Amino acid sequence: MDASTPTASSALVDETAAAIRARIMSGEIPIGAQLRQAELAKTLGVSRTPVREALRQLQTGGLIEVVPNRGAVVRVPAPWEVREAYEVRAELEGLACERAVRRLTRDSLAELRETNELLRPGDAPPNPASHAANDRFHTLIHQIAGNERLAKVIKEINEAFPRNVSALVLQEHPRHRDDNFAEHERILAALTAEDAETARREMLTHVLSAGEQLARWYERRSATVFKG
Amino acid sequence: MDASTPTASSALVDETAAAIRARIMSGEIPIGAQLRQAELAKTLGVSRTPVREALRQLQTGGLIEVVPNRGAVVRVPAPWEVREAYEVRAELEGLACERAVRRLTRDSLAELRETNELLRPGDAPPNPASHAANDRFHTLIHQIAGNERLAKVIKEINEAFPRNVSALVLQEHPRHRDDNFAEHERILAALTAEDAETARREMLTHVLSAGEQLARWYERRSATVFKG
DNA sequence: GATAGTGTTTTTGGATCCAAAATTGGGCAG
DNA sequence: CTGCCCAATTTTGGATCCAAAAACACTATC
Repeated sequence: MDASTPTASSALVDETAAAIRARIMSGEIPIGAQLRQAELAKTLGVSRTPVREALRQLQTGGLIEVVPNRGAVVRVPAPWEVREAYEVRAELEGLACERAVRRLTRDSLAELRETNELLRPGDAPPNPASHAANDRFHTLIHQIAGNERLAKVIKEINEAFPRNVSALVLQEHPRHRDDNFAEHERILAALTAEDAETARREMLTHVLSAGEQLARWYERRSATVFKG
Repeated sequence: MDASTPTASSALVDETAAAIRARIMSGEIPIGAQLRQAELAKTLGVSRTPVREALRQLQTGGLIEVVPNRGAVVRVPAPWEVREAYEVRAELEGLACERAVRRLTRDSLAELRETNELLRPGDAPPNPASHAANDRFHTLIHQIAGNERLAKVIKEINEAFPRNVSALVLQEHPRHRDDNFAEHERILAALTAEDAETARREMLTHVLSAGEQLARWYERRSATVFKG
């Protein structure tokens, strides 16, 4: 599914890492949870060895935190960390737009439009599929931009914060959906007009506001946790 | 030495990873070399287990490549990969400058000036110490910028390419040294004037030209390897 | 002489073992 | 009843073991 995988690596370890990552990203393993090696090993049907190596990979990605003799926990991102990360991401996605303008084809532009149509407000209530379409919109632009390192870095930032899709969808305001769609449309318009500077600026503000939403979600979440 | 270390982690593994990384970055372990686990374990005085986990970390960082049942090799970066990475890095260092302008203090500006004085042409021939000063100039700006994620991403890109300092120093043209110093001076001037836009632009072109140098080094290197 | 096939050796990868550190639970004292 | 300390249990981390895969070398055959 992912053509940008740089190295095939040792099957089991990467599968294990991917499986654990998926569980964390989806919220199945909640933020702050302890990751016991024996338990993971049993669940995934492997021995502790690949689990340990997988945890090491996830640690490097910043998704989990490993403390010396205490094991691994899913990192609890502070809102300011989200804002920092999204400021960086915004810059990079802006660069992607700028590059994309110079490499656009009619087909890729059409694909972008199709993808964004899936996000038009009113078609359906927010759901995991629309989240996927949202991701796809951005990923397409990265592909068009044609800089693998750029795509990789953005992906890495993206995967540093578990987003618990179902919970995010529930708290989503219609207002945010409308804004999101409108922002995408503005980006599309700028790309169509081959106006690199505008495309960059629109993408920058778009990503920053998306980051602000995510940061707020984390703020609300931590408030909720204390109250029960 | 590095206050931004997010997790202390399990001592041995991280020490092992750091040791291997250092050997690769310095050129002691050359580009393209095979990394045999048993050999590394013996050299570093540990068992194979921490070595394996360390290799996994380095793999995630992109410094080495691990193929399924064939082991690990130091990645051989193609020049186009260096150019891609440095285009991203340039953008990020530009952002760092922009942010730095709004957070500068007299002390930090003075420290930047001192550091750059060590790079003034004519003082001494290029050497590892001047390379360190060069790194420091950039790191200081990242610190002033005050965005940990930004610093982390730049560091990560930087550590993806072994630079073999001694070899780089030898091939360095005086011309490059002069340019490098002059570019730093222009950045300093823009920072002093609190001109964010200029600082960003100067840093962008500076990093791009540094990347071009590195890419050319890799080009020359691969040409050399074939001839013997 | 070159090439294909086979047996040996080396090396990786997964599983298991053992010791050390941390958490937990219970008991004892204040 | 509360707090502290010590023992038992759990869990991590490093080392070792074993099987499978790959590299290598040798031989036999065309």
